[in-house]
Amino acid sequence: MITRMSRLFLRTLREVPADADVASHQLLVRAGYVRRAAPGIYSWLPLGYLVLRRIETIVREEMDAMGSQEVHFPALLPREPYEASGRWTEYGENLFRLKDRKNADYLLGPTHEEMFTLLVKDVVSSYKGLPLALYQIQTKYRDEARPRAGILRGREFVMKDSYSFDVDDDGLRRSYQAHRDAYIRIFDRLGFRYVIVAAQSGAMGGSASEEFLADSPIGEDTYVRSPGGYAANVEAVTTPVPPAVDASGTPAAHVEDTPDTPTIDTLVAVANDRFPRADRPWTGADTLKNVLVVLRHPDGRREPVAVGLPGDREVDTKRLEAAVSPAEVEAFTEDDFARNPALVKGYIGPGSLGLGRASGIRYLLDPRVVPGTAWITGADAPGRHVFDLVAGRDFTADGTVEAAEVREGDPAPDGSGPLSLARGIEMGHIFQLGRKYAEALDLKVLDAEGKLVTVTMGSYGIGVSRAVAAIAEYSHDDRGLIWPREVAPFDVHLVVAGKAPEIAAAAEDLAAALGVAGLRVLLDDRPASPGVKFADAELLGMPTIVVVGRGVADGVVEIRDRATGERVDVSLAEAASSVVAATRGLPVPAAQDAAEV
RNA sequence: CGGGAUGUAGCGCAGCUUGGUAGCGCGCCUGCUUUGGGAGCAGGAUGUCGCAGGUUCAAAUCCUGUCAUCCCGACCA
Repeated sequence: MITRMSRLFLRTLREVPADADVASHQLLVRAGYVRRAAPGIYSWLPLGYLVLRRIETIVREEMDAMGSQEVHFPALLPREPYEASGRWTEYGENLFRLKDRKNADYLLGPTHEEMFTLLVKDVVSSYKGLPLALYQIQTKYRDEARPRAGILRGREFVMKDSYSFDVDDDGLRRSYQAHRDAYIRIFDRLGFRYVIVAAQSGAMGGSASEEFLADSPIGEDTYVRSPGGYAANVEAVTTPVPPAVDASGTPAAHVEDTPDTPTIDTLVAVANDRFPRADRPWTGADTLKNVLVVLRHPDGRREPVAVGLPGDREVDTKRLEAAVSPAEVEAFTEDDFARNPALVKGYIGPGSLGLGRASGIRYLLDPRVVPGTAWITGADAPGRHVFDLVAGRDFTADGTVEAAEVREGDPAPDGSGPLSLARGIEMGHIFQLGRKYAEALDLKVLDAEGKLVTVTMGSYGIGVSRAVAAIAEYSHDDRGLIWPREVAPFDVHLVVAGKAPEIAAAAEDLAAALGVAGLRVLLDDRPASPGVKFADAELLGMPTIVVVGRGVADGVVEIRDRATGERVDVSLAEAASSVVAATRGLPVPAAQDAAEV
């Protein structure tokens, strides 16, 4: 197939669009792959749509190969199924809602668990119909509070979502593993540098869950890795619990005056000034900070909760929210303080916290606060703190919670050493949903004994349109895009450099031969100057660039590798086979008499 | 929703402080020249200056309001 640039619907931009600040966004717009239509909503132009479809093809091939079957649901959905699952309200502001002329509620699907579940309920009534895996590639809608980075995080996006249906947990584990294997093949083919990390299942509900993160500093997800191979999203990191400490040598707790110390910094300063310790100075890590938040439960109930953690750490709201899901975390307001006189702002301590104590507020501790550890913490009186307050001996809590921030160098849960932090773009997410949706929507089948059993489900997503941006993000240079061969819109970008008739003729002949050989050829037959064409070729990013120009006089054409920058002159007579070899990544011998470039 | 910034030609920007009826670069159109790294010369087209109101003889410019967009934080493929 040959596409002529003189006819291609394309305009490249020399300057960087003002609204784009990540490389993939800038390049995809400059190279004419996509255009912004509205915030977080993009139109796909011919080149961009080719890339999108090639990625879809890879996803389809691997999903089909693992035995999943493709279906296609509407994007415009009725309210009822989402009402039944509770997500009409749970999904909150991110749901695009609309009404029809009869004033009935509709939504633009953010994800399709309900529809798949109901479809299977309609069709399958026996265990003999299971296991089953279905998928779709569908446009999804989420009214993101803040779309960003162009196509990477839009309000409309293309996602492959699939779902598995099994009668029992073993079946679910097998389905999960099969999807995991398929995902590995897909991301390998897409050429991603990625890592599979343990994840929280988040708003979807469910248990076991892993994310496929493309390694990228602009990624929105932070994950950790250990020397021993443990990898997890920070939200899912579990803190290794240190052994209990022998506190027999710790003096009894004593309350001290610490005026004007409402913050950890001021407290540490005063402690070192007025109550210096012999061996080493006090630090934030010696203090126990008690942070108040409010949990908003799905039923609308507001529950105040206190989190106790070492004073040198902040609460990571994402981690806390993951830990208390499906509840959401809200700020503890002045009104909340006013309603609970037992709380002395700035000097809150374990003495008042806990279900059985003055405040009646549930008190959860960081896992590091093990029995025997001694702390400086609030004495529940203005300007006063208690020293040598020992966990287990002097106070207890209602449980533990993973809410503290994870830091570079923290000990890994697998005991293999310090954790390192990195950022990634979430490209895929697989998880074992379990029976949440099957129960909500009453998806049951008869088992071999003739008993009704609730089906257990898995849910598996890939961000297809996001993949276009993610690939662009890690595969480009300062001149433009560099597409991996598996997803490039064309195999070869053939530049006609020169106006001589024999050059044009040689280029046409070569393009025709490459087309016959089955390559997708982008032929730059525009009357522009060579400089313009070279710059565009590099911006557009086809993996192989062929230059037919002044070399024709010597019987050679030039083949360039976009990724490596390597250039080799090959003889015109063998140009077609040489280019075919180059597009397959094979070595291309230079023409014997080719002049050095 | 909190914080910051910006709205002027298809794109990128200047002009605003000190009001006088809009300009530069790229792109686009015509002609000639040019053709291996974003060409040259000549000519040309393109704007309700985000919107609404106000001040003024006069507003892109000053005032008020409003809308939108982008960036940083709380959410997610």
